Amino acid sequence: MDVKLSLQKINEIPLFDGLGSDEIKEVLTKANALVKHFQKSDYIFLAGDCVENLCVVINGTVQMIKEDIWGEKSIIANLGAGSVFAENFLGRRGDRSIVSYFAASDSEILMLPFGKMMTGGDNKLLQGKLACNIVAILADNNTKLIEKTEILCKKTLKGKILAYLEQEAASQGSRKVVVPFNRTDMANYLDADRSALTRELSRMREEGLINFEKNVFELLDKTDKETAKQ
Amino acid sequence: MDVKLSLQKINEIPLFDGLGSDEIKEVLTKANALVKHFQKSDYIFLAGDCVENLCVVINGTVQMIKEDIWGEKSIIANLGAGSVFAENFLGRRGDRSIVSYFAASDSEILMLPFGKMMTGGDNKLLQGKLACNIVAILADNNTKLIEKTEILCKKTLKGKILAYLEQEAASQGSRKVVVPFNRTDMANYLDADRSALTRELSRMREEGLINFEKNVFELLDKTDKETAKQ
DNA sequence: GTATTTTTGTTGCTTTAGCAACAGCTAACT
DNA sequence: AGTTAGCTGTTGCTAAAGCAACAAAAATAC
Repeated sequence: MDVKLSLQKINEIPLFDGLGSDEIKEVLTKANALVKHFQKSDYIFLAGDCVENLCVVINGTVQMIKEDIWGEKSIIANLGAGSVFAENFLGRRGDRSIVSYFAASDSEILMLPFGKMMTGGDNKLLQGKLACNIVAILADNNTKLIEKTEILCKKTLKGKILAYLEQEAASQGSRKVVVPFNRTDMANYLDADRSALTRELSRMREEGLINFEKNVFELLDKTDKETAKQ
Repeated sequence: MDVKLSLQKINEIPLFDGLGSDEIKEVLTKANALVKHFQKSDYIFLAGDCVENLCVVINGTVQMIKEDIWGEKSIIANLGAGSVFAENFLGRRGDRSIVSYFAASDSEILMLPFGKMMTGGDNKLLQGKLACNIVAILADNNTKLIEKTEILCKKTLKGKILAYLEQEAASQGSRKVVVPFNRTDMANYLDADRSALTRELSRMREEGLINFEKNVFELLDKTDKETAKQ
């Protein structure tokens, strides 16, 4: 992946929406931005790390994860190209990340060391279109987290699965959904046991609720009166 | 609650941190801000409503909730004085709220109709200290939602309870925690069955993990070797 | 092409926790 | 004071789902 292609992609990320190439270059320079490469299964940040970089996925997939002391892994969010992450240091809670960020595939990450830059006197970066974009992106990240809680709040695994597939169907604009996880990770995303997930998926297929092959799922809209409680 | 006291409180909210009284007045005027009163159990917004107001809790307590078609209620977040909510319209996902906001007690809410104001040409509000505050608050709301998912991702009710109490202990700075919920709402916050919660709490008291009386909980740090899996 | 690792499905067992129903207690309203 | 409504704890029953272990299949490495 050469630098030119990266620059091309950097011009297209939502964070720089509406900014000209010159303005983007100015921001990248002022902020001392750099692109880092991570290999599949690398940790980008570990929970507890000091983070002062606004990060953008240029290429690849990053998972926001939390692992507990027993090794139980929870995937909180799955971040594709264009996603902004690790923004929490912009708040007033200090700069220690409470979650880890993990390269689910080989990834290029744009790192913007905005640590003090947001407040820093003369060359203040937080203004104009960029400020708007940052606010919009933070608001959207917020919405995504609320959506995630709407999956996890379901009391049954079946309810979680359906909530998740419905969300994906809505965002992918199709009742046929490509899930960006293998079974193990899908279970970790839904915070369920993998074997229980497989079992429940088969059951739901038997019920005629869904169909699936590997990681492609189809929601079969049962007009059936007996749409049982999820 | 007279207007003067409200103005006093408005000067102290984190959103206006670092702004002078004059600047605050200017923002309130430019944005056509107003304070609305809600009675206990009023809905401030319903899921699906069009929302174009940045809202701040001046007085009282607001719950971010999601109710499904079977009346199952989930409390996503509990918002006290100073909290900013309903900010999701600032993103690019449209202005329909996916959650409801509910007055858990009589409340005064500052409404800032920032709908178009953030982008609006001449009298742009998103700049300077206010912009920084908004970014910081959104980042913190984000952190709070991540913390919430760290409760919900636990596979057992005991794990959820402990994760919740630990979080509250950390934020309240004491192993003695005042929970801002009655049992029913605590169950809805943890997305568990109320009777199961009561049962598990008693069990945990028997185990010597916690102590509690009504909504005051104490975390008893068992140095015990057999700190069982949560 | 073979070997090794990872992923997936399956199943038995056991624990967990949801649900429903009820009774006692508290708080609020008149 | 008396009535009503809401909150809390309790318990039996049952369904859900976690866990462990294994084998087949797929992917990766050598």
